[in-house]
Parts: sequence; C-alpha cells; structure tokens
Amino acid sequence: MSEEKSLNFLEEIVESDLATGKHKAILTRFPPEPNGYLHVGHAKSICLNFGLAKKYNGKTNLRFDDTNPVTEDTEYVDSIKEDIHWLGFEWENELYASDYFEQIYQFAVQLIGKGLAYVDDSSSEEIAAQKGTPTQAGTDNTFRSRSIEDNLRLFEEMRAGKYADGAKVLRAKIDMASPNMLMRDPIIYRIKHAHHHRTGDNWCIYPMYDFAHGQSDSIEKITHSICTLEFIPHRPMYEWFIEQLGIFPSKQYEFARLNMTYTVMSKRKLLQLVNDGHVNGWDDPRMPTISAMRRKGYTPESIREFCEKIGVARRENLIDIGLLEFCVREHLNRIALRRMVVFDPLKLVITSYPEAETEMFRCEDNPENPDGSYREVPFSRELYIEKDDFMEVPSKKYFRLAPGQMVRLKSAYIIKCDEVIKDENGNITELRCTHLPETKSGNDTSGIHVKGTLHWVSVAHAVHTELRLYERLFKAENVADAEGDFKENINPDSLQVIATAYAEPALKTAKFDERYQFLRKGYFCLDKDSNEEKIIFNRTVTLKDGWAKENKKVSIT
RNA sequence: UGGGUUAUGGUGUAAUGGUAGCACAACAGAUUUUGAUUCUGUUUGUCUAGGUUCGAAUCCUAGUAACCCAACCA
Repeated sequence: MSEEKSLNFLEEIVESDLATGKHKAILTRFPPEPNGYLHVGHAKSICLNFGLAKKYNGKTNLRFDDTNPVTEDTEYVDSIKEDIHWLGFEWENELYASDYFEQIYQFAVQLIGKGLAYVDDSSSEEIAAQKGTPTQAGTDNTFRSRSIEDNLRLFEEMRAGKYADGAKVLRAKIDMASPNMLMRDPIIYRIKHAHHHRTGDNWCIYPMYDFAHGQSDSIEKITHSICTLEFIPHRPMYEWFIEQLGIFPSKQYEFARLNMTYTVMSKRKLLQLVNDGHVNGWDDPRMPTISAMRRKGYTPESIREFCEKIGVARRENLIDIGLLEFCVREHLNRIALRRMVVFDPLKLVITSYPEAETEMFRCEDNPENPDGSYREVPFSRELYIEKDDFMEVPSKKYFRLAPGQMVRLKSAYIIKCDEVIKDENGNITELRCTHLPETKSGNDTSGIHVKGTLHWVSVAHAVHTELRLYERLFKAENVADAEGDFKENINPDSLQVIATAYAEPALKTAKFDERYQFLRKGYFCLDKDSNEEKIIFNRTVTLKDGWAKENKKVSIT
C-alpha cells in the first residue's frame, strides 16, 4: 500500500509531454549568472531542475548565463560548481552562454535580414522616454525605419568596435504599442568594451538576457526551461525570438521563488552584506548561501529534504525558517556523534569521590543509531557543569540541581548537592556534592529515579574550545516588508562567541566531515578557522528547547 | 483609467464536480540516563457575494486583495 505522492504542476507537464510523445526524453538546465554565490533559493531551483530530470530519466545542463562581463567572474563560476556538486547533483554538460556568442550574433544578423531588428542611435534616456508607460503606448523613432542594408552595416561596425559604449544598440522590431512593456522593441545587443572572463577581448558587443537565454536553451535543445515568476512577461519574447528564428522550440515554465522568514534572498542584498562588512564573507555561517550553510554544518541531505518539503507552485510564499531547522535537526539527530561540552562552567566537587581517582565511562555515540559505537569519557572528583543547571532557589518544575536535590550526571552517577560555596560578593563559585556509588551508570541497583540528567566535563581532562553561536541575521520576520532599509533590521546579536568552552577529550580529535551533538545544547561542526592551538566549533542549530518554553510560561504566571 | 500572475488553517502544500488531506508550527499527554529523540491525541482553513448542480475549493458571473512589468541587469 504505497501512498502516491501527488505531483507538482511541472511534474504533471513533464508526464504529459512524455505520455503524448511530445518529448522522448527531457533536458533541463540550471542557468546561474556567475556574479554571486548560490543561496538556498538557488538550491530550490537546483533540486527542481536536476530532480525533475533525474525523476524522469532526463538530463540537466549547467549553463552559466555570462552575458554581462562587467559583473561576472570566475571566482563565482568555481563556487557555483562546488555548491552544486556538494548538494549532490551532476550535470550533463558544463556550458556557457558565451560559447554561443558567434551563433547568437548570427541570429541577430538573421533577424536584421528579415527586417525584424534595427540599430538605434538613441541615448538610454531617449529610449526610456519613447518606451511610454504601462498605461501609455510607446512611440516609434526614426531609426526604426532604417534600411536592412544600413542595419547590417551598422551592426557589423558595432561588432568591429567602431562605436563607444552606449552609442548604439540593436533592438528587435516588435511593437512599440504592446501592452507588455517588454515587447516594445527590446534591446537585444549593447556595446560594452569590457573584458569577459571567458572570451577575453573578442567581443565588444554582448547580447541581452532575452536574446541569449532562449537561444541558448534552443541550441542545447532544452525541453523544459524552468525559471521564476518574474520572467512571465518575458515569455512572449522568448517565444517570439524562437519562432522568428525558426529554431528548436524550448518552452519556458515559471515557478515561485523561495522566500524565507528572517532572511534576505537577493544577490544584490547579500553582496551588500558582504561588501559592507555586516558579515565576514559569502560563507559567513549567518548567510543563506550554500557555502555558508555548508560551513555552518548543514548537510546536503537536509537541504534537499527541505526543498522537497516546501513544494513547487506558482504563488508567492514565505517559508518559515523553522522548517529548514527542522530538516537539519531531523538528519543530524540520526548521524551526529553525541559529545559533552560545558559552555558556561560552574565547578562541582564530589566530596565523596577519591581525589586521585579517574574512572572511564563508556558513552554511546548516538542512541538513535545503535551500532554499539561509543567513546570513553573520563570522570573525576572535580567537574564542570553548566551554570544554569543549578538554581539555589529552584522555581516550580525545575528539576535540575538545587541544594539538597539529586540529579544524574549523564552516563555516570546520581549526585546530591550538599553545599553552595560563594565568594565575598555572594556569587556562586562552587558546588559540593556527594555521589551515590550504587547508581553507577549501567549498574544502577539503587532504584532511585531522578528527573534531571546533566552533562558534565572533568576539569582535569577538559579540552578548551571556542564556540560560535549563530542566531538569525535579521530581527524582522518578513525582511522585505519591514520598515526602512533592510540593513536596519540586522540582528546585532546574530553571532555570539564563547571564547572558552570545556569539552570532553574525544573532541580533541574532531574531524571536519563529522557532525556532533553537544548534549542538551545543539548540533555543532568543526569550523575551518580551527588550527593546532585552537579548536573552533560552529553551532549548526540548537536542540529544541522544551524547558525554555516551559520556563517562559512559569515566569509569566 | 494598461498588461500579466496568484488566492485553501499561523506557514507551506494536496484534493483535477463526490469524506478538505499531509508537513512544519502551536497545544495536551505518554516514554526518556539529552526538558532532545520517539509515540498518542487536539485546535485551526477553501478571499467575498451571487449563480449552476443531487453535490462546488474545483464550473459560471461580479467584486476584493497581493505580487510582477517602464536596467544598455539576469
């Protein structure tokens, strides 16, 4: 009894196209512009394009949309390729729109020959003015009626470098009165005497998106060209060019881009965060980029699962970032190695425990994954526990340590708090406790049940580490809708560094490809800034904290 | 007073004229040597107004709201 998962609208289209024989196989493409790093919104598109092809035994090309040399760079090309691979996808061909520059140029010549394109000498302002407004038709200018011969010669001269940037453009001759602003004789070629990261100085004219994207799709025989909603008005143009050129009829389909609470998703804004130093680079773990998520400890599996869960549709959406966190917790819970780390230490002395003794306790690596794997954790007379695991005057429902109260130390003994030591200012500096030897983990013969279990680290064996705790980068749930500039909504407390935390010895040999759960605290991974002297961990995500919620309720009532 | 697109619980997403389902969130409880995980249960929805029909989220009519379009960006 398998539950059929319903298809999204694109899967329906593909199944129909395959069923009717319109296509024998499907070919999709992922078309990033190499002018920034990929973010989780791109991950949605990647999962869609590669996932759709995979599901229906098709293929996907990676094609860089590199038609604007002034903003693009190979640095971005490299990062994009790395991110796609990391997410777990393989492209059929690595291609570039710039590979087709000569072909696209010939397409333009073809259009001119048919009297469907013309060279316009107008300035950018003039062109804008002649374009009209949404409620007012545009007007034809005199260049519109240039002869085919003149247009052919002028366009050739543009290519030859005879004119300065902005002196002339090539425009498609469509309809200056179209209700669709984009159809009012769109510019298809502009002059840019700029060095291109792949074609070097071969060209000084470059095609616009609308005269490169559909053409590239067609050249590659892409069957389903999937893009976001804002390209809907471009579709008539996409189809017009393909029809006039008489080339392979790729079809464009649009879906709603991903928006997420407490974050921004536009490359422009992300670039600004980087350039203005609000974050430390594209892979700062607070960023929504793929590289940042990787550094923060997210797994490809969890991102793919997230993209699966959010679905694909054509309506605007604002996804709760909590769903992303749910997905990564779900995966990390299964694979993360359990370790104990004390963030904010309070010294605890077990007066009943021999001073010179050290016991090794066997602790499971992951209770969810009972493969028997475990590590040894040293226990001794002096330990660290978390400050907030002790309350001198416990509130209702607090079942951690308090004077006269008992708790279990995870994988060790049940202890009882006998005495609270304070300094001259009344600050608690140390706890004196006694342990119950018969409650030893695994051999508990006491029959005693305690409600609280604490993590701990032996003082003498503690490994000093740095912890980087990340919160949401923005304070506003819907950053786009929030008042003022988006930067005014940056959360000033998005990064908290704990310079010295105390970790159990097993973390001395932490590895980059492993994921850890610091018991009762959260999921962590080794940061690339770690070195011989300093071990640094990033918090991927906290554990769900039922006590924090309960505590809030208690303090309100 | 232009064109295009979209409206289903708090957030997403199904139901293709026939029991409004699923996930996250929230809430309540059970289990727990992680206040985690796991398990059980509960609350909350078809933009509005008419119409067609035995029956409408779905079809029709009229509204309303939101988003996109006037870069030599993609």
